[in-house]
Amino acid sequence: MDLSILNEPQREAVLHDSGPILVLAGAGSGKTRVITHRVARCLFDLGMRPWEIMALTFTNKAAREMNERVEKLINQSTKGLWIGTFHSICARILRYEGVHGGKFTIYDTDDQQKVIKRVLEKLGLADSKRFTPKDIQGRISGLKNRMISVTAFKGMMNNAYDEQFAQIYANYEIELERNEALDFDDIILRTIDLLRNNEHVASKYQNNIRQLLVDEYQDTNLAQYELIKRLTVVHKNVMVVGDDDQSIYSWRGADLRNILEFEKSFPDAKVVKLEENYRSTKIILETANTVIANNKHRKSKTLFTNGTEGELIEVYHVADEREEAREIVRFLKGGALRDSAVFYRTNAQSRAIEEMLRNSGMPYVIVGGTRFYERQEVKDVLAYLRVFSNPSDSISLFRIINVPRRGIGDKTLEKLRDFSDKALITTYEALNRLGEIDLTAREQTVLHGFKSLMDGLNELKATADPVEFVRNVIEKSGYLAFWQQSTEEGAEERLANIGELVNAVEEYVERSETPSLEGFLEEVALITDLDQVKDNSGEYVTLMTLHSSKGLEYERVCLAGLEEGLFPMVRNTDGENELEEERRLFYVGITRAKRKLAILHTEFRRRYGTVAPAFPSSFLEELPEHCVRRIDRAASQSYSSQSSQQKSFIADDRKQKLYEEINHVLPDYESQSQVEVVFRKGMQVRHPVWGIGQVQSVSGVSDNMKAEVKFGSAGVKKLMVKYAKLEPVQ
DNA sequence: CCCGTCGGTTTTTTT
DNA sequence: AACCGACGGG
Repeated sequence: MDLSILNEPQREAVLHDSGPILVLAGAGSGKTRVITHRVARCLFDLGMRPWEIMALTFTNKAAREMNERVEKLINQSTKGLWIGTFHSICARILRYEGVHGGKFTIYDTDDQQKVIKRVLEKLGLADSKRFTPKDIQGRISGLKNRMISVTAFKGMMNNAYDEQFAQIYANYEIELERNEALDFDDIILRTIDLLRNNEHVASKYQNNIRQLLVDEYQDTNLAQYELIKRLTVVHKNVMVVGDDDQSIYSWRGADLRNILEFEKSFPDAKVVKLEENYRSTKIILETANTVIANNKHRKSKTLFTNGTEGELIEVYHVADEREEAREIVRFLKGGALRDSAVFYRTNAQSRAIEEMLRNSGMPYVIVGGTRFYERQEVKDVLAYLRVFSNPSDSISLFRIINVPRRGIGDKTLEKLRDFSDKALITTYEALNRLGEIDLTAREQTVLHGFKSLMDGLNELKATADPVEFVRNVIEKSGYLAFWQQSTEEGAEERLANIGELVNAVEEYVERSETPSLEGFLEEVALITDLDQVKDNSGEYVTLMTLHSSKGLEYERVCLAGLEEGLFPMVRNTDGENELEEERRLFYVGITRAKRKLAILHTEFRRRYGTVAPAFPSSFLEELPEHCVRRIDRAASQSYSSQSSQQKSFIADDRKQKLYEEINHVLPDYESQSQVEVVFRKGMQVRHPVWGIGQVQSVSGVSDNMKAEVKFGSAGVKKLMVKYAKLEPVQ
């Protein structure tokens, strides 16, 4: 094998033939190259068979890319290699090993929340403000990430709230089981269970896998770590590749300790650092290094490049998001659109930029946002299909039982639900026993009508191919007609999306060797984006969130909205870890740029429907001054281009006036006295109880604004500005 | 049961 | 600003 294109550490990693290895791969240091060469080495030099090699990624895009690059390198088909996301590989194993008869449905967060809502209703907690489906879902997922089962959780409860939560958690699990559904976390957990409890199955996989490769190891959670550990107990050949500085998914359970403590958990592990960057200019790299050096929790690592010095980073200060967009357009005109990208912290920010791009006739694509498979009409059709694939899936059944309207109302559904709960049967089974339910004649008729519809289609499912079947479902159910007749705004787009879904089925059937409805549904459940297949070939600029930018690179990059409260966005009070994660996100953004980087921040930003004053991100102070050119295009004088700490209060005061003018409202007494006063770092304030203190930091906006104040008497306190009666001193 | 209206709430990131 | 759920009239 030819390893001459590799640098020394890369080669060292590729040639590490036995035992665990951690490859700490800085941004742009060629980690994919290492993975693909490792695969090639296993195949060609070590005589492994394709199915003895497994490569796990997080996103479908990464899996696809790895597939392509391996294919290119080994110059033969990747068939037989296990390359895929954690979730897709695990789902494949679970189906193959017959979990739920191989016919389980995968619930996304939306489905999960619906289950939780039902559970809350059942437990009479639906109105409790303390339990929102969203929070519960997040908490359950957090526990599952850490492999804490209901039983385990019960052992660590310490208050009444936890006890109620445990109830909800327990019922949630029961409900999923009843529906023969697995949530995302279950897919990993159940695979671990299989490896733990089924010796036969376990040894099959454990003996088979002679090389496991894990991409983006810094994003793994405890469950995924456990999975990796169990898959490799026999051969112990595991190569994990990652960059602790690019860990940006801790909110989803990613545990940095996995990478920081790799050597501890995998004894005799080798560690290789890839520190030569082949992507960016010296200036961009120095900036990135300087910024990330502010993080305490990291394995130290310094990127270097033999590339050119490059141009200074431009930091634009502009009036508002319209001006920001205008500036972005101007910047984009300086190069090829296909080589350019705009990143932002939140999807909502894309709107203003899109608008300006459209006005300027600049073609663009947006990655992410409301995903295709999460659209209402698409989910509706999928719900139909899911019921045919898994009749136990009552969440899907309830979704479509009265869509389009069939005269089946809430009352009727409640009776149906009660009956199935009492009889311990699925809702679908209950439809077969309508006679036993106390229903009015009308209710009988409509439910029976629905059942006949489903029965008829079910027969068709056995004979028709998936495409034919889907066409029939949307027609016979009346769903298509419903949107065709709809006068609702956006109906056309919905119809187009439904058509697009049929296309997707068609495409799937063509591509798949053994097409089935189930296969399609699984693919859809684990897919993130339909569109990311698009390459850099078209002449358009790409817009996306910083999170989705990880792993990509562009000649020219814009980072928009570098403002306190937006980026970094820190919501909890245990701010430090969160701030470090935001900084890593900033680091990811910076290191996407190959040649030119522009960073923007505004003076005012429209958020939550109103214009609010914005303040420069603390990250801007971390940029090395000699790498930066600051350009001030904001009219207001409240921001001198020096450090934000030196801003005068008077200026903020003027800014406040301007803000009020823009919003055309006079602040009422309360807001003037409490909320609207702008507190800044370093400011002296008076608190009615604790007296005089100094503001240490400020986070959040308007009603959510929090200040950390150091009082001589009481120490440091975190205060909600809205409630704490803070007054500026002098 | 259906539909429109009103009011309240939300906005981070994703497999 | 946009979306959702609760509520009440038809």
